[in-house]
Amino acid sequence: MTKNKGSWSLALLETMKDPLYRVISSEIAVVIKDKFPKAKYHFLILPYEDIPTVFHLTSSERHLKLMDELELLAKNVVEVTGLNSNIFQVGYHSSPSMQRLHLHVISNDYNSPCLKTKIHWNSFNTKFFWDVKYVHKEIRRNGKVNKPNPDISKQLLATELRCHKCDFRPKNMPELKQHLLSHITC
DNA sequence: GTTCTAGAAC
DNA sequence: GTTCTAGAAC
Repeated sequence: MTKNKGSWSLALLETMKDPLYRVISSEIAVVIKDKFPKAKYHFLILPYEDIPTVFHLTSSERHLKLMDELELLAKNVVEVTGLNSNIFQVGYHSSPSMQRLHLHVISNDYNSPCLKTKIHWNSFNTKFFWDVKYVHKEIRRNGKVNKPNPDISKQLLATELRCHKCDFRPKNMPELKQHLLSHITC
């Protein structure tokens, strides 16, 4: 039986070619705006090379160079915003839905109409989200990063909602979104 | 990944 | 009655 994740899982391959979403690029990777941003700033960094997921990265010379480049582009796009780098989270989803390796660069306001579900929240605010430094270090050390157990990923995405900046426990997403506004500084 | 929507939760 | 979540989508 062949896997069929559906054509939607290929959508990034089109978006990364669309000038409307492009922010900056280099010879080997491109930074785009996420089509459904989960915060005020939400970028994706994708290599042109057809690397489907983070689990396809190896400690080859080519991939080590690519990983450095992805981190450099993350730094560069943060500079483009003019904001302090410490408000950004940079990392990979441990169980990605979309094809083509993509590194998330997201601001920690999480103030966006596209942030709607518990899964959205937990995918950035639990161990489902893997910091780029951890992932690249693991690949350099181990030659690859291992896929997590699907049941554990599922549990992480079902984690009880909790504010990432204080110990507030919202009872639902609307309450969380309202609460997040209280952490925004102008 | 999103959209849609049934029915649970309130 | 309305809000909210969560599962199907061929």
